[in-house]
Amino acid sequence: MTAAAAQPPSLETLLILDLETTGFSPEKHRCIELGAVLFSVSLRTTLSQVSMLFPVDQNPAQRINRISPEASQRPQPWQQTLELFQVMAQHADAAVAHNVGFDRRWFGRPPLPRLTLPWVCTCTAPWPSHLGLRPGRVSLKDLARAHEVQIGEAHRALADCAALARILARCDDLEALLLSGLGWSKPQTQDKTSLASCRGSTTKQARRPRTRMQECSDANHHKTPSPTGPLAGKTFVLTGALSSLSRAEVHQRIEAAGGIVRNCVSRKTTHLVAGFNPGSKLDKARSLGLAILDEDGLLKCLGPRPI
DNA sequence: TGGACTTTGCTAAAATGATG
DNA sequence: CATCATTTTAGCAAAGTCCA
Repeated sequence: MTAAAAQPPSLETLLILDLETTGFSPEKHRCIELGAVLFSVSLRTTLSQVSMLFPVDQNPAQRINRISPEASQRPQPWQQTLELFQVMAQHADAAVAHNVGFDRRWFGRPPLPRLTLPWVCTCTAPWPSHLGLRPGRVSLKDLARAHEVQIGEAHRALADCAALARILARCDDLEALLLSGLGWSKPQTQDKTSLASCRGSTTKQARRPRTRMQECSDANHHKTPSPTGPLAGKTFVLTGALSSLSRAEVHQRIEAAGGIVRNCVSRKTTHLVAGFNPGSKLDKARSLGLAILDEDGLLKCLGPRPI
């Protein structure tokens, strides 16, 4: 896809989704509950919402979602509610879910209809650094806490959707976040792993993030850092998790600044970047007397984000 | 030149934490 | 519980260094 070549899509109305299932496998288990919120991006408000239980005979995940098979079998108009859900989907520009990789596999399998909307994943979206979220997959609980949003009844579909709606409502630059989640972010700031997993690539190869080995290979073989730049001649090793940047992004930005990224501390290393919960590399770096940077220190070295 | 030792970094496996 | 994504760590081989 060449994002720069075409106009980004309009994202005015979102269909925020959440599922509760009886297990992990769409082949072996069933969706027991669907919740959905139709959300206006420009108004930052909920337009309509639905929730329905689907009848199941057993629910091995009852300990998690507290939905008994008996409750799911009580007479209620789930077919009509599901039709309403499909009407809501027709009004939406994109589907938003927390962990798209999980939720989207259930659509197209009865009783859930096929969904043709583009997907945005909130657990891997590039949330602003000031929220202090840990990189990688962010939990809904952490996201809610960072936005001072309370989840009514966790692990119930509509409660999670409603919490997500309130989180999005509090997001200053929601439009940019959504576009980024659809692959329209500026290339330098885009977290490749998170976006690939959300965009619905059909092959496993395309969805799968780069492996550690691939990362090492990149770091040690074919990337030639710029000979100039504020970090020219510096060799960095990362340990622990950074809250505002993914590892891939840190690699990219250090190298863009002329630095080299290695995955092991040695005498050639000049700086160790220690994030949350650092590993033994920190001890080794200390023993070698290397410069140790925290996240703020690294960001100062890197300067402003490239546009 | 060659043996001994140190350093470097690649790789696989394990650990952790997220989802229901 | 199953699965996935991410990160750390240990082990190993290759490369580098030192010295007789």
